[in-house]
Parts: sequence; structure tokens; C-alpha cells
Amino acid sequence: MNDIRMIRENPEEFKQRIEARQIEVDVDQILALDTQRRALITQVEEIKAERNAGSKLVGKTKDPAERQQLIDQMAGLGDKITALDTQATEVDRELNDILLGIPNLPDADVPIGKDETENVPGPERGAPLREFGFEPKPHWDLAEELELIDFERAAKIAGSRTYILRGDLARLQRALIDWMLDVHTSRHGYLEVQPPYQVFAETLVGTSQLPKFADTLFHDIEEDKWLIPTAEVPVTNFYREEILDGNTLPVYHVAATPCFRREKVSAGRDVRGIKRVFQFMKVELVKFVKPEESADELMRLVDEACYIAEELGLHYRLLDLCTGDLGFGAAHTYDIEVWAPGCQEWLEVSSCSNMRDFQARRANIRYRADNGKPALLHTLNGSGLALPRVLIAIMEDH
RNA sequence: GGGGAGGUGGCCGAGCGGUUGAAGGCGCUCGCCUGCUAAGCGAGUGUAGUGUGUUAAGCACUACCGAGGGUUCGAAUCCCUCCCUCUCCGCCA
Repeated sequence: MNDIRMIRENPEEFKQRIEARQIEVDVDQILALDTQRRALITQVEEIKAERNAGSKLVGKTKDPAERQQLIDQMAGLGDKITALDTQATEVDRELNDILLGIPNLPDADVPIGKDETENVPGPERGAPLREFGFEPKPHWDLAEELELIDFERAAKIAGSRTYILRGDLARLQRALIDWMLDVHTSRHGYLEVQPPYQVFAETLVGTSQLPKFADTLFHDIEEDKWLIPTAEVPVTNFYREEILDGNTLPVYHVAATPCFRREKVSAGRDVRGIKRVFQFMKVELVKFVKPEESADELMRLVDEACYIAEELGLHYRLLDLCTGDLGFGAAHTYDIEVWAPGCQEWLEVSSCSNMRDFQARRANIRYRADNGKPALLHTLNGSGLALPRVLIAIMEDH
């Protein structure tokens, strides 16, 4: 969520920066609601002060007649308060709903662009492109021939966009997860965590999947629990409503979890293979840092994720996402894409983002700043890496 | 799933309708004292919102004693609903 004070004080700047995302924001409406909200609060608080003072006096007054007179004087105050409170709550909710639906402000150094075609790719890195003396096969053909993935039986038991990893491929995934966790814990200083895979709606609001992207999530209506689309969701929310000791920052967490995604919006896209599926494993990196350090921490996060691609001998590149393609909560994002020679495309295996205080404000995650006061911290997250796509690249390459 | 206990400030723990944002203790911060440390003495020590200040300090007010409703002039205290923790029984990987 964006800071209402920043919007109030610099509405033009806010409008200009947010609209670099190719969206329209009605700043005037926000300002009007904000003004209205504050007026109502001021008004109702005055009456509350009056009531509090009056009630105190009643408590002190011993004479029954005098007492009753005071009570009579305050008749109707309660109703006024209730009415104004209700109005204030409504306006507040309306404003809040609007703010929850507005994405984060892009950083000043994010390339301006309309959509994914204007992302800025960095140089190709890692292992050199492989020379094949033949046409490399896409992984769905390879895996079927080698009996490493069983799509048919998966479809029988669980429908489309599901898969069964078999034998060496299942083993490879397990080994990769283990190794990635080891690298991030021992080489990069992360603490390994195993979070719940099903969470409250509130938790998803904190990281900004809700309220806007409910249609991409699996939801158990009976228990009102949601399956996580990424470990970012539970892990970032660990410290919700907390004030962390500034000395404990930065906090680094790494988690390997399944990720559940409905992929409704992508219906019909990438239906073959395991590139876009309803459930997949991902090793996720999450950082909680002081605001002044988040820009540097983003670059370090990118390096940490790249290290995995590098060590695996993959051919990869970095993509600086433009304003039009930036994720909802991100202020700046670098994607890591690995080359898959079989399906002949770049596969996104990681998306490393600085969320700045966007999630921290939603989830109320703070730290005790040097001046002794609580302040919002910054959160970052990135995959390190997403398993199925890494498997694709390795399979098609080797 | 059934029964019992309980959720109060950084922590422990009182309060059970009125000047209680909350006794007392611990912790922490600052000062005094002191070979050092400990002890002792004094003062201070929640979060957020609104208003007013130069978007500072400060000041005033409002809200917050698990969450949300209700009763009342007034609720941490009474009533209802929900959530969570502990515990006993049942079931179970």
C-alpha cells in the first residue's frame, strides 16, 4: 500500500509516477475521501471528548438529582457518536479499498515502458550456448520418451496442468532443492524455514495477492484458508504486526515450498510441459531490511539467485523489468531467465523484487529505528530458484 | 469432535462498572552513588490516529487491556459472537 500522506502532500508526483505503470489512478477521488475522512474524525472526536468529560463528572457527583441532570444533558451524544463513527468507518473503508487496489510506485531508475516487450535485457551470461548437432527436443517429448514425467496419469488423477515426476527426474528435483537450500544458508547467510502452506486471507492482503488477485489462488471455502502461491506470502508475514529490534536486521529467510496457482488468467497458454502448472516447488528468498539498505540488498539478492544459475551451468540473462511490466507490489524487479534450447525460449526462473515499504505498510511490519521510534522496514523477495523451469533447462540442455 | 482453564503494557502480574493507559514487580534508559561488578537511591520508559506547530520538538484530544458487536451518561471490568493458547478425553499421520 502507498503512503496516504505522500499522496496528500505530493499528489502530482504520485500521479505521474504511478501512471508510468500504464494505469489510471483517480487521485482527486483519493484526496477527497481523505479530506472527508479527516473531517469526520475531527468532528466525532470532539463529541467523544465532551462525553468523556461529562461521564467523568457524573462519576464524581454524589447528589442523585444533580447526577441525573448531568446524565440527561448527555442524552443523544451516544447516538451522534455512533452515526458519525459509522460514516467515518465507511469513508475509511472506501479509501482503504481504493488504496489496496493501487500498485507500488516504481523506483526512479526503473526503465519506462508499456509492457513486457520493453523490459531491458542484460548481457547473456553463464555457460555458453550449447552447439547441438541435431534439433534439441522440447522437454515434454524428452521426458515422455525417457519416462521421466507422466502427464497422462497426472491428468487422470488431477486434471490438466499437473504432472508426475518419476525416477531420476524426481530425484534430481529433490537434490536441487537440497543443494539450493544449502547454498543459501551456508554461503549467503539465510535461515531456513518451513512455513504453513495454507494461510488466512489477511496474510495474502499483507503481501498484496489479495484483494486483487483472488482468481489466481486456490481457496478452501469451508475453512476459509488459501493455498500459498509462493513462500513469499507466509514468510513475509512472519513479522506482521511486530516491531523488530533494529539490531536484528537484516533478516534473511529461505524456504522451499510447493506453490499453488490457478493460472486462470493464462488459460490456454503454455499448456504443454511443466512450464506453467498448478503446483510446483520453489526455493524462495525473503529479506527484511532497513529502508536505506534495500537498494543494495536487491542487487545482492539478484547475485545470490544468479549464483545458482551460474553453478548449474545454465545460459541465462537478467531482465530489468520496465514500469509497465512490474509486479503489483514491486518497486523494482530483476527477472532471471534461463535459455531452454528445446522449446527455444527464455524461461523466467526467478523474479527478484524490492517491495520497499509497500508490503510492510499493509502487514504493519516495523523495526525500532536509530531514533528509537518505530518505522516501516523494507521487504524483498526472489526465487532461488523455481524448480520445474530449472528442470526444463537442464533436461533440454543435457 | 466433546469437557475444563485462560487471553491485560517488553515480560510477570493486579484490577472485575467511574479521576485506570492501566497498581506492584522485573527489564530497559538517564542521573546519583560506588576500586570494578553487584547492590542501593532518584527520574523516565506503549502504539496509532486527529488537530496544532516549519511535514521538528512540544502540546491537546481520540482510540487501543485477543477480535468484532451490544448494554450504559460511563466498560479492561457486564452480555453475545468469533479467534487463539493451555489442558483432559476421543480420533488420527
